Amino acid sequence: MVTVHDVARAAGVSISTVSRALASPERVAAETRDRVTRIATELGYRPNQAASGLRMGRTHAVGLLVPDLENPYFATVTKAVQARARAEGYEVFVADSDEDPDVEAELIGALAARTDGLVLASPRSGDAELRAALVGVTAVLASRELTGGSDPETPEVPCVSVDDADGVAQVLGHLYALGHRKVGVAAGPPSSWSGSRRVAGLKAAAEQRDVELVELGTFQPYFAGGTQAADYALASGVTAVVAFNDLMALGILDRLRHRGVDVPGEMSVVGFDDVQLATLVSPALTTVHAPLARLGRRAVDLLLARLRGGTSVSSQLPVELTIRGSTGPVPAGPVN
Amino acid sequence: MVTVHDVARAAGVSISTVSRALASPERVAAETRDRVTRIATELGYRPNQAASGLRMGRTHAVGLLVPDLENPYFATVTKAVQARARAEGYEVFVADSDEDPDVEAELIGALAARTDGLVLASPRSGDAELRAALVGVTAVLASRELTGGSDPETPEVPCVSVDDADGVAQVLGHLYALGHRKVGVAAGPPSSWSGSRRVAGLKAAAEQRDVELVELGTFQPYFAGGTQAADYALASGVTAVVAFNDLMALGILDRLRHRGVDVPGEMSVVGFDDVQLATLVSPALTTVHAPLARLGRRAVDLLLARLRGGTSVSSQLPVELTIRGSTGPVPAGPVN
DNA sequence: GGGTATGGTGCAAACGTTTGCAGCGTCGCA
DNA sequence: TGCGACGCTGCAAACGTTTGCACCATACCC
Repeated sequence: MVTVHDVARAAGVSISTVSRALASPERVAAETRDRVTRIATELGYRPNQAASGLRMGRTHAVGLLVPDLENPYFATVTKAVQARARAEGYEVFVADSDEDPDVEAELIGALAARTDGLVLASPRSGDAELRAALVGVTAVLASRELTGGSDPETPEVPCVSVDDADGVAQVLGHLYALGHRKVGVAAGPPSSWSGSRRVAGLKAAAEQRDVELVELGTFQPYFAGGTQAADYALASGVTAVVAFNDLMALGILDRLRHRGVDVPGEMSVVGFDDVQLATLVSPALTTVHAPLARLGRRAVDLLLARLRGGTSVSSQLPVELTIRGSTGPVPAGPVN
Repeated sequence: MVTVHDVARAAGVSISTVSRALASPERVAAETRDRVTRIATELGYRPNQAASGLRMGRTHAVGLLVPDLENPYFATVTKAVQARARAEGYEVFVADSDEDPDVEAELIGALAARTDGLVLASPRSGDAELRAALVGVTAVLASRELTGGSDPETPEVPCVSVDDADGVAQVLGHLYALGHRKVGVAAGPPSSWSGSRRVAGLKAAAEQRDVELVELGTFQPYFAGGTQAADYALASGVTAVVAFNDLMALGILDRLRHRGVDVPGEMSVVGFDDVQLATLVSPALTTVHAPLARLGRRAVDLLLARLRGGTSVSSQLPVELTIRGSTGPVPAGPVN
């Protein structure tokens, strides 16, 4: 462990000079500064930041918590968060909760101790647990809302999300226009806030259009979850299936192909998010395009505004249905 | 900023008791401990760890540095690293360098200050820069070697990699058996250590088999890089092309499809890594299966062994060519 | 040459935390 | 009832770092 004392001794100056040479270089003579910084790097000195009691917004790092880094949705959001944060002079440290609420709470604490603020992408914890974990933490939420609790000390947490209700309404309208009257929905984990929103939005839209909505069940938000959901869809007699996200939709497509079901001839499939992968499979996936990069950037902007003492207001981003090859007219024959 | 003093005051005990109640619970009375921990969580207290000078291996966190989180290769490695580390009681914090050596050096410093040790996956920095950035840092390398520098104080960095040479040798043997005699190679970024190894291995294998190897150039290790490489491959008159990694190979496949080139009828394509995505496209990608999960686990094991004061030896993992639909016999007609 | 401003540096206090040491009270045993 | 042991707690020192304050030397102005 190399300390300021070691560097000071090697450079022949006091520890104050070392500290200043590294923290506020303009307050120290150029020659001294160069010598100190050179020796510091040679010795591999790393300031033990947080050692001082102040530590106010000076780590210049933010944390990002996601449920699953292997999901391209979060990978894209991560990239956007990082790009924006980096441009503003902040490093980003990412933690992956493996979709586990308990791990999530732990990671919030561990990240908060090492950074100035947190972006929580689609946290899976319940409202109460999340509120408890966020006491004393500067954070913003992405794809999740958290209304202020009863405790007046609990801070309101700003959030940025996409317009899930509008997205699924567009999906249902599209399917209706194609003639589909019996539509399946493969829901994601019950802990997903946007998942619940999407199912609720679908129900409302289906009722309005007089479309029968079949809830196929809740599945893991992965490719494998879609594989599982596909068989439920076939058994239920629906002519179209809406998946919680693109990954599940791709799993459904894959399973249908293996079972010899033509898409979109016999079954239409719709996803949500529009990850890049959705364009690479064939048929390409019809899906709701969510502006993931904007989402990540906006989350960072909200967080930095809070860190700088400003106020930040929650916002909701618009989405747009992107029609590709996986949806088509309802099969001509009688619905089996 | 809630401190031990606040908690102590609220709990009616001394700061020592608070510290002990949280750090070594067995040394404090059960009733006191419960009261302290309850008040601490209520107040949202986070220990300012690193404030004490000791800080020896007690953060129980490791850092993981990757060039690109959006690359499924690194996503998979990340998951494996995390699973193993979590099982051993360590949290993992991930940083993404965006393939930029300068950012890499910065992140190494920032991560090292917050964790007990680092796993560096495929670092892009040059040997000298990497060595400089690692002074005083406990780290292990994945898919990269770094031999001890001249400076005796510089630590040897243990590393775990896959057998690139054997992998590409298997690839070339496979293509040779299919009749290919003019094979293109789409190399990755020059800064990639394993990339250089793979190209070198291909050259050696091609020379041995009397196969003409055409270097198409170096490309970004992304999907887009492959898109670009595909046109070079078509222009060069090769009958098969070996990509630096699966992502590039998928880009090649996509571009060839758009240009109406049949795979594998007119052109064979081979990748490297065997990411999950390789099985989802059609034709499915022939690729070298690298044991990514083992790689991640092994890296963590090496790191933890070092952290616990043991010694750890570098190792190399075996690979296996996985033949799928993207390779086939050389076209019957004369090579154009 | 005297006086003053200025810029560079060191001293020492303070931060939040951990930990060795000692004091205190209680309990068990004879 | 007396004595020893032990569990629990507080005091205070120490960690590495930052920062207010003061000192000193040099440069500049008249």
